[in-house]
Amino acid sequence: MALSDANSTGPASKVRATETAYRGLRALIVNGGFPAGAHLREERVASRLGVSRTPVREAIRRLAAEGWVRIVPNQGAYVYEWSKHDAEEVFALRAMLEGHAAECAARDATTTQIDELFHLSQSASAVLPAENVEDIERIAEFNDRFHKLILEASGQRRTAAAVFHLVELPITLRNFHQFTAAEMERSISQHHAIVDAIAAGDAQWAGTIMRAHVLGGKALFMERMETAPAEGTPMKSGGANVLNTILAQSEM
Amino acid sequence: MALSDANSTGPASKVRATETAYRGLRALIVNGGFPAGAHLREERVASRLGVSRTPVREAIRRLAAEGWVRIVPNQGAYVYEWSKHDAEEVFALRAMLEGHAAECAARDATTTQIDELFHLSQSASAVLPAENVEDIERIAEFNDRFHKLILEASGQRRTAAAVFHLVELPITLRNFHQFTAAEMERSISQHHAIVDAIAAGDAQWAGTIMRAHVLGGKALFMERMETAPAEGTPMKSGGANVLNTILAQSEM
DNA sequence: CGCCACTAGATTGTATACATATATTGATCT
DNA sequence: AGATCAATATATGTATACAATCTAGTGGCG
Repeated sequence: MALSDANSTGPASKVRATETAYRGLRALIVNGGFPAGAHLREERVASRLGVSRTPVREAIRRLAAEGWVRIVPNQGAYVYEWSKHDAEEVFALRAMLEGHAAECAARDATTTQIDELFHLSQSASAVLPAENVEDIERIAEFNDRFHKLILEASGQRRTAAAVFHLVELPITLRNFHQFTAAEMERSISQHHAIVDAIAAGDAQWAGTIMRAHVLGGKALFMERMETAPAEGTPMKSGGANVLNTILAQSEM
Repeated sequence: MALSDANSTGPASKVRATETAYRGLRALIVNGGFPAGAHLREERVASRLGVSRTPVREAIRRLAAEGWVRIVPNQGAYVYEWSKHDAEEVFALRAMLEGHAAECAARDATTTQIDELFHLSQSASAVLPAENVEDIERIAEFNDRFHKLILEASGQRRTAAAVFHLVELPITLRNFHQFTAAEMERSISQHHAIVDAIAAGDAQWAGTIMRAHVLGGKALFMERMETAPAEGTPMKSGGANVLNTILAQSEM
């Protein structure tokens, strides 16, 4: 339920303006259309996205709750400036929360869910070796569904919601694009182990390996971050926007 | 910063309608003015709180992000129905997140913050034995500030924000009102231990004792919940609203 | 008799107009 | 010249009007 609103891209008949505003504004922030620290003038954003101020306001509130922007009461919203410390916090939290979810999933997952987890990790393996961007895209998709499904199988609504709010996974998902073949293989092999642990009902094992999995991703991410070219908007406040610009390469 | 908006009750010159709507609606939900599962009609809520629909909409979105209501897209918002499972999830999360925060605080707290933590726990002790409601109220206040200060001292913005969103502490705070003298004393003595651990810079110790502290509160809470009289709105959907009604005794 | 289409009412979603608060600029005074 | 204060402009906060959508009730048709 909390899971559904994150990925419902598809069949909407008339596209809500609020959704347009939310996705559009987030894209603008991620891609650098609004640099870190920028003042988000509601009317400006509204006209740029072709909607009125009302849905823009809702989108801004939502993005604030998710940590993308910072609201100052009678003054407006500003694009949040990410730092290395932020990235570390996010990964630490994800390790905790997703580890916890994996433990719960090991206890409570249905056989149907376990089957699907198995299927997803197998499907990802089947794509290997990933030879082009499409392959990577497909693996990223499997990766996404895998992590979401575990959150769902945990039965922990709030834990799941918290993880989504925590930058809604794009960081690690897109991180995927920069994996080497060996790194990707290792990641998928860890997925297999996670499935085994959950299928075995071994909560401790599932939780531990999930934490290791996330922290492994963190290490790779931080490594990439160090060597990031800091393109986009380099002048603003001493290169605090590295994380945003890393994300810029791909969108939702 | 994420900490500030949760408790800014005071000096606001003209009270913003959004804040009125948010606090008022949450109070109505908590007190049973809108029973669990109730459909929150925007106009109805607006007139009841003396504001227009616009701030009510914002308040509803915010409460949805915090888990108090559930939004169905072209249909409206419904008061979320709490269950025992929800309560368990919330405490489990709090144990994890606040435990983590305590670890970070043990590493990163400033001497000023440590002093204040010490001061707060001492002040709480000074009130003992709590003999009337006012005493309990003051201890609850110290308890509140103690937990918030540790979250702040951890330097983990998102962790702190997540804990606030997680029902914004009222559950455990109000839980306090039903503590026996012995239970209260134990709780405060644990606070002292937490301060010692943080002052010693021992992250593992601080985290462990914080987790124990939270889980101890959970046990007492669940115990109270079992024996709750289920007053208020007993007919609606098989007594799922126990948690809300427990909260009803006191407000923010 | 049951099912489906259709209409009427109500409710959410969106746009716009108005009120209020903050930031800025320029003039005046010390 | 620098600082303070006032007036103005801009942006946010709030209310209201309008449009799109959903729910429910009714009547016709198979």
